[in-house]
Amino acid sequence: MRLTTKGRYAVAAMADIAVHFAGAPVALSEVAERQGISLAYLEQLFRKLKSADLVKSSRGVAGGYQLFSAPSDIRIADIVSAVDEQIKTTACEAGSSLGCQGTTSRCLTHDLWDELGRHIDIFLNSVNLEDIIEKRVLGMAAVNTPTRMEKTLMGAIE
Amino acid sequence: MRLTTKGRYAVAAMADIAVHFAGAPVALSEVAERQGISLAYLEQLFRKLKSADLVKSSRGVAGGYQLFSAPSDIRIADIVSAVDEQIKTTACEAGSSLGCQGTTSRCLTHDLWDELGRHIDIFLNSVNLEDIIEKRVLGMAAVNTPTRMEKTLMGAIE
DNA sequence: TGAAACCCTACTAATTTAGTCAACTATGCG
DNA sequence: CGCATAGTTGACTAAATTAGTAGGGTTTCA
Repeated sequence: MRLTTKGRYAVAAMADIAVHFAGAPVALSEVAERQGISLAYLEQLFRKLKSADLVKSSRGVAGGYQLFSAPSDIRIADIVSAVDEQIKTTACEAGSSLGCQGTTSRCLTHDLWDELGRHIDIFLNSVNLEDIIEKRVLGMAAVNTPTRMEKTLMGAIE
Repeated sequence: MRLTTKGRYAVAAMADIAVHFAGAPVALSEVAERQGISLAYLEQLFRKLKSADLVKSSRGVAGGYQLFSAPSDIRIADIVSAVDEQIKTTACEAGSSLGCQGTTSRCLTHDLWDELGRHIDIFLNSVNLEDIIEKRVLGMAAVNTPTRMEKTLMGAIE
């Protein structure tokens, strides 16, 4: 999961549409003005959002975009992964340990970044557009940090 | 907290030193070869790691670097923030809501990225170098995802 | 029929990252 | 001493990525 301003713009725009939807499609020009994002750039983003089935569009004079599903069914992870290209897996950072000798200290860090990635995924999958609109996001960082004993046990398993 | 290959290199190098330390300082040239990172680049990184008091150096023939503290006292977050410059806070992404009207939909997403950042911080602060060496990292992504009811309650508080 | 809106491709400007170069300083050994 | 080793430092550059523009379409509807 990659995190750039592109993803942030996309989430902001989606939230904007969710908030301002009132039966009729919301035009990108409105979103552009409200969110301070250039129209042309937004169009790029929404093309991707559309092919990911996160929004649907209507053309013509009174056209625009609307959410494809209910806000509670659109997870932030969906939005971010729709607009941000997948990060290219460098050397030994791939999901599986291909070409990565587990014994060298180089790959000791492999698990770490894997785990962090999983962490981020879990978070972004646990938040949906409705949470954002209703401001229910704060205080969700209740990570269950293992005790030293638990860490030791986990290490022992491997 | 920013996450680039720079930070990853730094963590890998620190782990390398932790593993290969045997009473005498470890020369960067060794680390460079083992980790496949150019010596000149490593020097850059270690300059920062040193000024953050994460390593200490000895010059001269048998010189090199060693950890400043015990591996269990060096958190990954310390390493990453030592080498990766702080991300410049764009528009309304700052820690506090300066210049950010809480009512516009633009800033609805503010909390989200704040919370994600906190999430990452918590994780990277909960892992230390010893965990990495002992391979105790996997399985730490035990995030406590709130129930819908809990989310609602949290929203209600604000 | 024309204005408003989406659709699409290509290009470019700006920024950031990763890495190099070259010179310098300190240390220890023969 | 003087030389090799190893850290110290600042300046510079090349590659990659991101963010954003330009400029055409095409569809729809009043």
